[in-house]
Amino acid sequence: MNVKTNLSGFRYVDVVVDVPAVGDRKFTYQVPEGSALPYGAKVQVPFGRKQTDGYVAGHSSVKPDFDVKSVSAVYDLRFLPPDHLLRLGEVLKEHYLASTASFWGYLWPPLVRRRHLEPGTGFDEPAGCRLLRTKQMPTAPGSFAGSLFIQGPASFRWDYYCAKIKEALDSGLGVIVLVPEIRKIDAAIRALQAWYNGPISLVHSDLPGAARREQWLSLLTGDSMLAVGTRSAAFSPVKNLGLIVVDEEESHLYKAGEFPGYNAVTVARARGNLENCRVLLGSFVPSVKTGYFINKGRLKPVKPSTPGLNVNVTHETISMLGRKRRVVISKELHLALRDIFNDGERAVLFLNRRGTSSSLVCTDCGNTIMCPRCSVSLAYHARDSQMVCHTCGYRRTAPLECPVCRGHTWKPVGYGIDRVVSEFEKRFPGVPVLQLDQDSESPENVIEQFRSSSPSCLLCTQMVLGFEIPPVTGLGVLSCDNLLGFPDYSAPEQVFRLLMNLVHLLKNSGGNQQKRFVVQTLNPQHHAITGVQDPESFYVVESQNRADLNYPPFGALFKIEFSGKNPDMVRQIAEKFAAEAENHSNGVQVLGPGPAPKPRVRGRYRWIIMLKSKKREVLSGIVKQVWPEVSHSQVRMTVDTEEPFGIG
DNA sequence: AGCACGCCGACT
DNA sequence: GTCGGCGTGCTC
Repeated sequence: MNVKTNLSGFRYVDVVVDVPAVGDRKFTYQVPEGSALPYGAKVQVPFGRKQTDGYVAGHSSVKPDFDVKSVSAVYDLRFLPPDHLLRLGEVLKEHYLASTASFWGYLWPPLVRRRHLEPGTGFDEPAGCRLLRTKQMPTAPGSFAGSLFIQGPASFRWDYYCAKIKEALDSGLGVIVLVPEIRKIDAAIRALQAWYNGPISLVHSDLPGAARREQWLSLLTGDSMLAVGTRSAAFSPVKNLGLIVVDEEESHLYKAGEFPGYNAVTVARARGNLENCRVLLGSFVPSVKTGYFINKGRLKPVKPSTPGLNVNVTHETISMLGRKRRVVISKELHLALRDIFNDGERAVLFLNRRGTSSSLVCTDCGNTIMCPRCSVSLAYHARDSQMVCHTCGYRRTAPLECPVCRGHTWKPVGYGIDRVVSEFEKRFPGVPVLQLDQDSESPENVIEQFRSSSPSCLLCTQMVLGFEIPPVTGLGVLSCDNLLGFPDYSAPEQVFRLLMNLVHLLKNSGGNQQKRFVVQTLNPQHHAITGVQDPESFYVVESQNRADLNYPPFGALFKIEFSGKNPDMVRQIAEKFAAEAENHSNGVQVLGPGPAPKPRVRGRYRWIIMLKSKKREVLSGIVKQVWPEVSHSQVRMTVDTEEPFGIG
């Protein structure tokens, strides 16, 4: 029996439709006589009043007992994902509690052409495309069996990656290389082209649709065996896949923000399992999770550690306890800066807060200017005399008069980077200060100006970590206590990583062999801060803390968010859900419900529940069972089944 | 998500 | 009497 006869026997297909509210239900459509649609085919179908995209997820030959509509169009079958990628989608949709359609959607590039199916007109499907799923495959993202980890600075990691990539390509295997952000692709391409002159396929969301489509096709056909890109490239249809490289595996950018928030590292792991390929992770400051996998022997570290730079950094932790809160630059830091500038050298000051002050408070009545749509105060930006919401972007001019009591004096509360500039200028007149943050118009320009003068000072946020900076002698962290105070179990890890990266930035900038790293903090004994001088100890303490409390990677953690326009309703449903989940108690811990860290965003009220258990299947089971019991049309629920959970 | 159906308040 | 509010439920 040939394929054609096989396909033509089925007049009906089950379609999973790409409509969020419909979940994973299948709908049956008719296929015109003489046409045939393989498993996984992307189709357009009439759904309700509109046309919607969907995917073929089953076949039958008997007419159902309701009126069936017909499939209206089929997308170019040259783009049909291979079996193992369809299976990948199924594994991941289960892992993330999402729909099949949402994950199969990642397997198609944009701008694929579709052709209409007219009744009675058949078409030729590509030879060899199969109708049904062929073989049984794993059901979970799986472990890191056979996977490797390399720790060290970028140049060191890339040397190793290239050796492994060459090995794979030389033996006819395909390779995917993932980097956390688009701007890092250039450097990756340069490293690869130094020794490889075959085709390299770029895969990232900034590429024009047609280009993405062509890259995708050349991977599908095997014309190109090497894909390089950001997180969406984890789905690229590389043939005969032998290796996936994930650089900076700890980056939060691998986790997609919008639902379903898949993590490209998990996707890589799942593919490693399904396609029996190697996964190679690399990092300068590995995540606690990766540390755990290495400890368990599930990830093999390939070389002990970094060849040290010949640079000596002294660490100074300045306790800000018991000092006036208005002190921005402590006496100790001031003296360190003075020495550096007197020697004609450069310094960097780091602060993780934009604007001039976190908020304005009326001195007469205590009123604070709040965002009209979010439950956060508006930050004051003196540069343009604007009040800005750092959550939703809302802007207004700063008020002259208090809307509550008509008072005219405002007190700034908390300091942001703009205020540090004026403080700095008072203390060090004559030393040029450059400012680098999200409000900077041309970051490259700022860095250039910083490079062109010495002494000088760069005042910056996290943004600095993406740049090459000129030689710097000292780096001062003005505060990181706000980060440490986030109600999130991973806050210590994030602060530790931030500080490690800042030390590395300082070390690596070149120049002076004797450098100073100064941290001002209200938590001088915290392991995230002391750990910077002894990284091993950080991993030990943090792992112990998480193990004690069953936090990932020692247990599963789901974040469930309820949102809606009616605050009482949202709260009620969240409470009902929590109570039901508690009832289940299969060794489940229910944390909450409580209002989200930002209880109102864009006019929607938000409540949160965290579910903790040793086994993630227990949590999946609860969500699947409880939500249908308590669901309400005015409340939306979204589940995030994998860390890192964003804050807010 | 859209979009209809359906059942109660104030209007030419 | 009807126009229209948005709560509820369906989409092959």
